[in-house]
Order: sequence, then C-alpha cells, then structure tokens
Amino acid sequence: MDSLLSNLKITVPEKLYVKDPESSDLGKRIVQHSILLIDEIGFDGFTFKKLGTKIGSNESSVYRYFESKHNLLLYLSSWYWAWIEYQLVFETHSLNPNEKLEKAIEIVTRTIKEDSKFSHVNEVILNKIMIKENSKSFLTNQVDQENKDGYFIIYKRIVHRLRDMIKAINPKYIYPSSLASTILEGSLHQHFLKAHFTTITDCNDKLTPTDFIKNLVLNTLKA
Amino acid sequence: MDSLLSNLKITVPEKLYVKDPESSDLGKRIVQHSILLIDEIGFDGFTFKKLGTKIGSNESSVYRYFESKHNLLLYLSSWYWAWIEYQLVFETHSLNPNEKLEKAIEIVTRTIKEDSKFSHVNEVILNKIMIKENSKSFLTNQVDQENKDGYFIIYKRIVHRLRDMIKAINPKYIYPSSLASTILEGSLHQHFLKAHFTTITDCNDKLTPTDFIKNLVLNTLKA
DNA sequence: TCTATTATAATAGTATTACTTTTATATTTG
DNA sequence: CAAATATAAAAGTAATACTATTATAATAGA
Repeated sequence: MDSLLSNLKITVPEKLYVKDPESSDLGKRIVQHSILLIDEIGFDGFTFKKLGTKIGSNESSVYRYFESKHNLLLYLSSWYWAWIEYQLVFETHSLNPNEKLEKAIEIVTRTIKEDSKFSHVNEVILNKIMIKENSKSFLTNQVDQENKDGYFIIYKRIVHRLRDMIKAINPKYIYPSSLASTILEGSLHQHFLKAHFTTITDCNDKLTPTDFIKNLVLNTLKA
Repeated sequence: MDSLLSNLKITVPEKLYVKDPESSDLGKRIVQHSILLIDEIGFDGFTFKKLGTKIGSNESSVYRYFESKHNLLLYLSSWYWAWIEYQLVFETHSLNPNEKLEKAIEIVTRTIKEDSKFSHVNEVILNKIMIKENSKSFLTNQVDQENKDGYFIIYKRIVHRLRDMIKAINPKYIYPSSLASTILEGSLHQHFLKAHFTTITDCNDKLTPTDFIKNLVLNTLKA
C-alpha cells in the first residue's frame, strides 16, 4: 500500500496554483510548512509573511506558487481528499457491497495516525487541519464561481463514490447523496467535538467517530 | 405562539456584548443591519466601518456594543439558538416521546420562511446566515477559552435537549449526543449543499433537510 | 563559455482591516 | 440646569493581503 502510494503523484486541479508546488524544492517546502504553520496558529492567523520567515524565504516568493492563502487552503484540501480517494479506491477494490461500504466509511472517517513519509506532506497534521479548517474552503461568497471552476471536484467525487456504494446496498433508499455527504462532514464535525466540545458528543478515543458513523449508516440502510 | 414570543426577551450570555444592544435604538439598528449586511457581503467581507456607513453611524460607536466582529457573530449565533430553543420548549411541551422528537427535529431543521416581526431581528435572514456562517463562530483558535467562558451554552443546551429526547425513545442507543449534534450541524450542512452543491445532496424544495434528518434519526433509533 | 532564461530574494509600496484613542457634540437624567 | 452618558467624528496604529520593482542567483541552451 505504502509503496503503491509512494509512486503516485497526487493530482489536484491545476487552477489551484500559479506554479505547481511539486515542481520545485521551494514549492514543496511551502506546502510542507504551511501545513505545520496552519496547525500551529490556525488558518485565520496564518499569513504568507509568517510562512516566508519560517522557511527562510520571502513572502513574494510564496505568491509565485499560490495566488492567495485561500487558494492554498483549497490546494491542501484537494490534496487531502485526493489522497483519501486513492485509499478509498485501492482498499475497497475487491470487496462485496457490504464490506465495501464499511471499509469506505473507515477510510474516510478514521483519525490519521501515521505520516506515510512518502512525501513532504504530513498527513497526520493535514488531517487535523481538515477537521478545523476544511469548511472554510467552501463557506465563502465565491463558492459558486469556484465550484464552477472545478475547485471542489475531488471532494464531490468521493461523495459520489460513497453514494454509489450506498445505492448498491439499498437501491430504495432515497437519500444516498445526503447520507454520503453527511458521512464526510459529520465525521469531521465529530472529530472536532471530540477535541473541543466533549459534552455534546459520545465520541472519544474508545468510541470513535468511525464507530458512530458506521452505526448510523448501516442501521439507516437496514431499516 | 407569535404573541407569546413577542413578550419574551431572548437572553444571550452577557459577556458577548460590551453594552446590551437591546438597550438602545442604536444597538438594535446595529443588530438589525449587521444581519442584513452579513447576508449581503458575507461575514468575511463584513466590517464595522461598512456597517457604520449603512446605519448612518460611526465605526467607533459600534465598538461600544461589540468588542469585535467575531463577538457580534457569537451574539447573533446565540440569539438564533436561543430563539430556536424557545420554540423547541414551547412547541414540544405536551407531546409524547415520539411526537416530541419528531417535532423537535422539525423545529431545528426547518427553513425559516417568515420573519416573526416581533423584533428588529429578521429571522429568515438570520437563518440564512447561520447556514453559511455559524461554524465560523467556533472553528477558531480561541474556541476552548470561549467555551469555558460560556459563549456556546445555548447551542449546547439544545443538543442536550435533543439528546434527552433521543434517550427517552431508545435508552439503549449509545450515541445520543453525537446523533443530536449531527441533527444540528447535518441540517445546516444540507441546507448549504441544497443552495450551492446540488450534486452531492438529495435535498431540494420538495425533499427537505428536515425529511432527510427525520428519516435518518427515526430509522437509526428503530434499528 | 557566454548568454539568455528562469527562479528566488529583497525591498518598498498600497489599500484595507480591525481595531484604539481622543475630542467634540448631542441627549438624557437627576 | 448641571452632570452624566451616549454618540459621532477624526486621527492614528499595527497588521494584513496583497502588487510591483529591482537585484541576484541558479540553470539550460547555443
């Protein structure tokens, strides 16, 4: 698995960057350290200037790779979901419908615990960022234009894959897309609550968001 | 109902404002027009200066009511959930457990279609704002401190009310809090998708987020 | 090897933001 | 009517989110 992924280049929509950050050392350091810095100080406090200082480079150089910090977040988000999608496709490949959906839920809802080390991207921390910052990538006034421009295509493709798995199990269920999108957002939200609002979630280290979502989805489709 | 609410003052945590906006004409205009302006240009584009211009007042005067635009959002969010909570309590008052949860889901997930006109707050537009901006009130680096300070108490109380209703129906279900929090966030999210990402939701004007969530919750508790 | 191209860094500058402070002028209250 | 309070106006500040210009370094092609 790891070796398979190590040979794959994660592909994100080209419009998300000015210059492909994978194409140079500086670009990779920008991505690598933006993940660490956003985790440290939050996306709202994050600036290209601070990032420049951190990587011993200049603010203006960062702008040669990303048009804005918002686009950098969109890039990180797309990268994350593309990485999840690869796992989704490979790890569920030969399973029957029930096993497949269950495995898929595990993949998209689990806490990432190991940095796969095949790249400059620390997936453990990127996962943390997604829990806290992902919704900021689409809760904007530009969402419709950016959606038209294909900025969210990978995320939507994952929802569609989940939707199809749901349909395969219960073709009569009339909310397959809504259930699929709830799996993704609901999971991120439960992870957030587990970290910051423990009184309004049952999730903890023993009873995970994965357990909750699995129970929710499988019972819903059974009924 | 309407007349009942018209006599009630919505109470939000005092720390959220510097001076109670309900205590003066200017305060009310600040709240009233901040709702309209945030809806118009989004919370990110919203500034006290623009608001001042809009209400024929000054930026510095707005600061006498709210410490920051973030606190204003927290205020609006608390106001909204307090308003929802009143409806929740009154409208489900005398119902049996099953009817009660069903009615509660309707109340917290429905699209607000009528401005009740009992105040300076336009609930239809405030509901729209909550769909797009509510998560920004807690997805910050200050969330733990603000949570400690009681800024999210009303929201959490609603989740607890829903949790108790869930428990009353199925005491064996082990995720009552997570399900309750999913009702609230999941509903807002489906409303957002319905408006901006129609390909990853089944919700539309005929099949509403309420229908989806009801189906999800009731099937889950039945199983 | 020289030259041209490209990448990066440094510097400065801009409009705006999210405030704070000070002062002036209304308005309300005792 | 004076004192207190509320509001408005103006100016200032540090930081943000960029853009533009120029200088320097690295690399690649003839």
